[in-house]
Amino acid sequence: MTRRTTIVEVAELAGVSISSVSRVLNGIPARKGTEEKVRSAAAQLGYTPDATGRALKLGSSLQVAFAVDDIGNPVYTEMMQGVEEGMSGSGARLVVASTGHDKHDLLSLVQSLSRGYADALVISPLQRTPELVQALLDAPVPVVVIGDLGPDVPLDVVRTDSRRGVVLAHEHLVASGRRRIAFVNGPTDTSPGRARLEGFQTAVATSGAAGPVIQASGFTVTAGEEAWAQLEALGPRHRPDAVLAANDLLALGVMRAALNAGRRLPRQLGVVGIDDIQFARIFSPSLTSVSLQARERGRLAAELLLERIATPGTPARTRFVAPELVVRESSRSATDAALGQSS
Amino acid sequence: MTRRTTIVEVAELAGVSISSVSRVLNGIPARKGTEEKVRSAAAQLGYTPDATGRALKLGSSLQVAFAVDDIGNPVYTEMMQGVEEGMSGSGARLVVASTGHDKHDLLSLVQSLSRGYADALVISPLQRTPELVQALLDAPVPVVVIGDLGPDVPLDVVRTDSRRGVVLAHEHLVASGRRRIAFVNGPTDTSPGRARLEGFQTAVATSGAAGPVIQASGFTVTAGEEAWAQLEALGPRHRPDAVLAANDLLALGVMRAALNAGRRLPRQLGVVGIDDIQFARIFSPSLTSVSLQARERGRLAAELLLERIATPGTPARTRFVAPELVVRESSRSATDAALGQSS
DNA sequence: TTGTAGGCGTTATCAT
DNA sequence: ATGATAACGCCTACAA
Repeated sequence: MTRRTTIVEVAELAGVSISSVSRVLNGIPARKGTEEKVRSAAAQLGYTPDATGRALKLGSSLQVAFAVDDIGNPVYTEMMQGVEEGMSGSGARLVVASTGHDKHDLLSLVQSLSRGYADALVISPLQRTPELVQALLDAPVPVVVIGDLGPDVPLDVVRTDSRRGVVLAHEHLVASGRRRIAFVNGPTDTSPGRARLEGFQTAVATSGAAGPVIQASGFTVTAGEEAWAQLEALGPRHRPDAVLAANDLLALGVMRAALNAGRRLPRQLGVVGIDDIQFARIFSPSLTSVSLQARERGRLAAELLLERIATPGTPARTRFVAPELVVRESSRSATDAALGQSS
Repeated sequence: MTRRTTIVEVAELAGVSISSVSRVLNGIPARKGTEEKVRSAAAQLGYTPDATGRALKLGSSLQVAFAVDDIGNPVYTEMMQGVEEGMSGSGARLVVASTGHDKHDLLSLVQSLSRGYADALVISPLQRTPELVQALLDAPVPVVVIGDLGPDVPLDVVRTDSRRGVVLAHEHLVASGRRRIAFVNGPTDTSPGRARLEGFQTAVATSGAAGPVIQASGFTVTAGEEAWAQLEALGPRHRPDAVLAANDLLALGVMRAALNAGRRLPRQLGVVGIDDIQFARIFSPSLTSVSLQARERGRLAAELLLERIATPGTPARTRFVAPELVVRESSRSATDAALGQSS
């Protein structure tokens, strides 16, 4: 750790004014000798301009913030990679802020981030509170929301239809001969939790292949394992022949626990997840999942952001991404295999 | 997106001076009427102090940066969670900067991040270049490195011994009766790549159970799948009876590809990874892995950081974390099962 | 081409 | 208790 070096010291060492230093370092032409002196002095002192002073003066930080509730979920990592991809070449750096397991406020995060540290904000909140929406509207920088924001909020949004995603999954399970389909949901005080439950109810109302509904303690693998324990406790006569999980981590947890309990997958138990994270394909049996196109959503968000920066003042827009069922091994029944069904 | 509100406007609306606004908002006692006026004006305008101006004045951003090459690798997410855990209660926010797949410079990232946007830096670099080391030494904020930094660099470091980790894995495979052990490494122009290769060579020199060495194109699942293809191409007579992979993503890729090719795991092929990411336990067969304690290393890094901030000027310290073999299904042979071997 | 000076938004010192 | 004012480090008219 070295002392802070400022432009003044560089100027003194080089024997020129601070303006000359600033100019040279920003690529504005100067006399050759001056340029030389400045560069050598800067190098000697290991000088890098202070980002704070620069941002204060310029009113821009060259940073875009990506804020999520739990970067521990791979789906958000993929989304982030999409954002990164969409922003590449824009000259801005992406910084990620996650509330992680500590339930810090996404709210205060948004506020301070958008007041200085970032020129724009991409956020994918699990919970949509009125305060959060207000903070987003009050933010002095462009904001793009990935997720459900409710109607008539004048903000750029990238959304998908996870209700429909659940229905797709359910229809698929029914079509592969499953009759007693349990739904393992995450917390219903979240937007995805509510939407996916609605989707399940809709699907059941149509086809009737209902099973127990479990609300797990989170959207995590561990929560999925616990959920299976509850299902197992129902006893052999009431156990489901398929599980529809509200996301892939839950699905993976259910599969692991069911495997541990000696169940045969997919013969005795079909499993379908949602999100289609990259591990879904890798797992054995590979996990059937409904892709909500996280990466593409991230990419679209970045696109909206760049367009808004280029032409501010345009009305808020919504980009829609359709869910897509990806059939893999975890949901094949004997019947499926015979039919050679694929996505 | 709303216009920027400054302290001046709040002061005007409240009918007080900017000093009073600043004081009230920073919790310094004021007359009740003043406090009231300021708070109501601030609320009405939705005012949040500008982080840039504040950081410039205070010389501190209340942010700690965590920089890694690829946040897409779950091991870094876990490390990040450790850092977060270790910092909780410090009042600082953690921001993550990842170069992702774009090979932006970790170097320039370090420089600008440490010059204003962060009060401290935790970094876990894949490659250790002289320039990076110099930039780290020149950083005007405390820096903690997780990884290998070479000898005699006066920086706080959290390290582990991944050579030893590889040796542990190899010994385990030999002990479970594997004779032809392939090594699937990541790029050797990285510190982990080099260290793990050395570990493998050491282990082979001791026990002799050598197999082909493959250098995959990255530390990723896909690279692991490709690596298995190469192994498969060797033909039945030269195929290994075990794979030691340089990290878990490679190992998972190898397993997936081998399963696709119809291999029986672990009977025909034992697999061991390194890192012990959370998915290692979940996968089926569950993956034997050497834990490098990513989370704990993150926690220790945060600890070092907080101590250095509390008492600057103390000599650089190194924290060491020992690798630990975690035996699971992927490496059990018939013999193992009979012996009831566990970790 | 170069230097002087002002100001970005904030906090803190110093009068009042 | 409150207000005027000087920094923090930088960039950029504007003047020389």
